[in-house]
Amino acid sequence: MYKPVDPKVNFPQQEESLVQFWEERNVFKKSISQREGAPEFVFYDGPPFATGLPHFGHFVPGTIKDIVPRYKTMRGYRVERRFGWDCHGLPVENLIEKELGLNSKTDIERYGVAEFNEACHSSVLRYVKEWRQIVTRLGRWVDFDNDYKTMDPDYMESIWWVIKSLWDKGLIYEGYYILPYCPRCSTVLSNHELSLGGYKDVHDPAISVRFKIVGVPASNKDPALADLANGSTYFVAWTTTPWTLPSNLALALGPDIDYACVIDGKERYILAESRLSAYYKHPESLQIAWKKKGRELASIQYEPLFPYFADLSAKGGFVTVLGEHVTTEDGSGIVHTAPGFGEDDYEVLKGTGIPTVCPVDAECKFTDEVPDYKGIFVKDSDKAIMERLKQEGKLIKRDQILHAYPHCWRCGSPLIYRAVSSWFVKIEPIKEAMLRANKSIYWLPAHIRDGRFGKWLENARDWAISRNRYWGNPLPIWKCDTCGKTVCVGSRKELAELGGEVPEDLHKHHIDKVTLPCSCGGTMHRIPEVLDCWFESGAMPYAQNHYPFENKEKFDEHFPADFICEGLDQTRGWFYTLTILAAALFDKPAFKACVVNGLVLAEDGKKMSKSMRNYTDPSEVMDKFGADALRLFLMNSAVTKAEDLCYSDDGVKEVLKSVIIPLWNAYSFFVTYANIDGFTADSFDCTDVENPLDKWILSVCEKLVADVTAGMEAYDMQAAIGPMVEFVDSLNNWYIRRSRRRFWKSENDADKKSAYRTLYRVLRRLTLVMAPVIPFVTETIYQNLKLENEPESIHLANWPTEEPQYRNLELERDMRIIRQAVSMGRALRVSNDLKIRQPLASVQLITRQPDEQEVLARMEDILREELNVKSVFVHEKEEDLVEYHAKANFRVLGKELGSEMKEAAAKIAALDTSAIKRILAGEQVPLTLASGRTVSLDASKVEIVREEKPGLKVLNEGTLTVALDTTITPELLYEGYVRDLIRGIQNARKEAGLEVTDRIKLALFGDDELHTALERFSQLVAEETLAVGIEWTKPKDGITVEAGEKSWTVSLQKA
RNA sequence: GGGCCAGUAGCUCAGUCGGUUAGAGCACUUCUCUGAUAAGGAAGGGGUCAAUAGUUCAACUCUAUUCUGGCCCA
Repeated sequence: MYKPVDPKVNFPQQEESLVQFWEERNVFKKSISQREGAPEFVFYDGPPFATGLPHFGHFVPGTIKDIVPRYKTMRGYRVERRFGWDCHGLPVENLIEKELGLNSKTDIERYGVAEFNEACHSSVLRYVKEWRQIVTRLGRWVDFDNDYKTMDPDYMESIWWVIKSLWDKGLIYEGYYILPYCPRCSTVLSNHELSLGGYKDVHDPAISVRFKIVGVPASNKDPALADLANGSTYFVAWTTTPWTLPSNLALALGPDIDYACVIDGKERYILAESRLSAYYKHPESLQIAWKKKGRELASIQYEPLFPYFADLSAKGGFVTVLGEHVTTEDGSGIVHTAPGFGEDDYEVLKGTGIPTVCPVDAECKFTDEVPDYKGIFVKDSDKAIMERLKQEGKLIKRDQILHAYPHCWRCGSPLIYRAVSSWFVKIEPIKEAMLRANKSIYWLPAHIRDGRFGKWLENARDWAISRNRYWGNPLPIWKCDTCGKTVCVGSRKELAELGGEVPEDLHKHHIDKVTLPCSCGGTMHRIPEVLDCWFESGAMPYAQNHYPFENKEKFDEHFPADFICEGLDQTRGWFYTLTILAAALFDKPAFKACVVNGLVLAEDGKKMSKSMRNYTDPSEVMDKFGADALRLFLMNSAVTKAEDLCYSDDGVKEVLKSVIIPLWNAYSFFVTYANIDGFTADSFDCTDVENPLDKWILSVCEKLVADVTAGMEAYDMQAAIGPMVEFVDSLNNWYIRRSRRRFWKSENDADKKSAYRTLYRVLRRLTLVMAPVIPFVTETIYQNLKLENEPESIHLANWPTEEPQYRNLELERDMRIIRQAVSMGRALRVSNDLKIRQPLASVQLITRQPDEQEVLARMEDILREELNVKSVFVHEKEEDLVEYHAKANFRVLGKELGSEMKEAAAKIAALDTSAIKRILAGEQVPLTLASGRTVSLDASKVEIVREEKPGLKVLNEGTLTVALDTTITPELLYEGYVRDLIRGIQNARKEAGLEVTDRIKLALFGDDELHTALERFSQLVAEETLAVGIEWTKPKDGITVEAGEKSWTVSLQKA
């Protein structure tokens, strides 16, 4: 006896109690411990911030990260799943700043770094409880107890090891980053902050300055350039920031830009040919000494404008360089280059040996390096500098420009782009390893590999890993105040060995107190920067296990990951940082397979936004429809393959209605009738069943198992779920509907038992393959249906493998034919206005295909019942019923005929019936084209299309034609009346709330014809309605049942 | 500004190697069926396949350009 099933189940409630059930029985832990010693399936979880609540964006990867490990567990792997928390970084700092009312780095320092960091520390895990609750409610099994946190000292120490390893490989260097900087707030602004403040149109000076040429490289043998250093030849360069001119170290030319040397009185000026008109009124009448491409003018030395850095010419400064960023839209086509104040400037000089100078202080006032302007705010020095250049005869043009310039979002000051000291990881030496690693990764969708991710890798630039912030893992690099020597520390032990006292907490406010003695006798202080938090998540494979200080073997077994899954936004985030570090440290990928999911948008196609309230809170969705429904909805969409998904409640309702409820109904049907009949399953074996319907669903069920397995193996949720949806439909709307009578009133006990055993097996296998996707409802079903010796949870069970002995491909195809014939028969009935309840004498099924004929004949009883006809005739005489038309098979003939295709198609369409019949009979029919070419047509080159002859009550589709005998004899008419009556009685039974097994007594009345009908078919009425007595009297309180034009009066009572 | 993805019915999406009436589900209309079902069945309406140009005998499909949306980067 199975536990009775409530067909009106409350799924969300049921799910809540299952969460508890799993908790109480430790099922999750058992699912791992029972695989002790089994092969590992390695999964890495990308750490989120716990500073906000989980939202739909977390649900999609979260669900995939649950499904795949559940599946792999069922397949026999041991799958550890540790949750991780991202604890450091700007998101946290920003939040705390807001809460403490701090507005800038100056504010934080005034408030106290120690206090600030402690505030971050205490609130970074604020929503951990809520996360755990919501993730668990979603049905995701993940270990929150044994989680990792990027701020744990052990985690932080592993990061030190990673940095030290990169350091030892020579991959870490100190350089500069040119960043927008607010002189008033004395702070760097992030990209995000840049967009907050917005650009304002402002007027700035735009000046052109001449630079005297003093030398041509010896390697340049161009005779035209021989006299360039004659003291009267100049480059003309352009800038909108005169204050950067004292820091000028180079001039950039575009390699493919044409430059002209203009003879202007005693002097000669070099500038872009296309810019001449900006400098001369009549460029056409100019005297041009020569024209050269930029690339021919590289490495030419010029005289520094100012004396401040003149000695840097020894280091290669004050020369022309080539840069792709140079354009001829503005200015002279030659760009003044000050690497300390422009990103392009910096990039173009990188690696040339020319140093970066940035002679300004925290408030962007000139330092003593520029004594003439010392203490003056850079922008305020523009006028004085221009005046001086003018007096020295170096300023040749002075304009104003109106352009969009960024401003600080806090104070509105115009921002200064300036060099900020920064630490980098070199990418070039490891790029090959990264590309190689990427090639071996299985991406879903596949285009990510060579598309978004691959392209990003190819164009990767050095990774800036330091941040001038506070709440992060401090870079373990110490620098000597005296000699400038640096040392990178790879562990706590190493720090102690170097003479430092190791604090318990490794955060900035503690570790910065640690100083080390330098070999020069000086003192080493830690550099002030903390790490980019992306570095920490990218180092998670090592740091989560405190590698290499502990768990060495464990790490070897758990690297790289077999599988990870995150959103599309992580291509430049986690996927990237994982890949860099794994390639640099081990020359391996960090993960073998990566499922990339898309973004969940609101129903209106916009971003989900709390302030706009354009979406339903996920917890509410689970309370209303259940986690299974939400999971299935999300997983059965392309959001699992990096495409966007518009979330809608209706979509969730839809999967509930089309999949979960039908599944539940199939289960409830089984339990209801099994209990009535006292059936209890004791095995899954159905090899001996004979009923074709049973054999069919058993076969389709194995196909389901095979298809879902293939989908799961490819990590393709949609591919795995599609077959489930289809199977649930076939099970309900064909197998169970067709078998209903076998369950509830079969005289043949063996057949009935076969139906029960079949349905049992199929339900069990279906729920097994659905268990990873919808873990709740499948568990409920399992709990009721499981055999005695089976595990206590479906999630501890093994994954089914396809059992080929049940597959029967012919039968699967046959059933398709039958279903098509039924569908056509029903359409015919409707078009002839013959209700399905009216029995008809016969249906004719006409096809020339021998296999179709055989199938239709063999399954004739299905057709008889479905179409409510007395007999079924199958034959092949279709000429009387259909007309033949011929259509060219374009795919086949097109390849053969090419441009003659059109003509052939027309001629084929015009073929007469006799020719078509010859093709049907298997003959070759020649067709001659205008070119004289002849093709011989056969069934492969021509498609024969059948069409019903007009006026006949037949229907054709493909090779099958169906005709109904529409004559209704009195006998059939009577039976029709009775069928109407039976339906009326059944409805009445239902309305009276009778159990399906209750017996009834009937009182019936109607006209004489109905009386006759009843007399003929009273047996049928009694059987169908479980009536133990039928009386022909006019009942007092009877209901009326329509039967065509007539009506029955019916009254029933429980016997 | 650059890279990637997407644009097909009112909505959500399929559409194979380019091959001739462009499909499914939901929704809608009409009819029907029903003692497991919140269902099932039949018919119907609904399309400039984002746009333009090109390649081809043939383009939703391939190429180029443009437009729109999204993500990331600058």
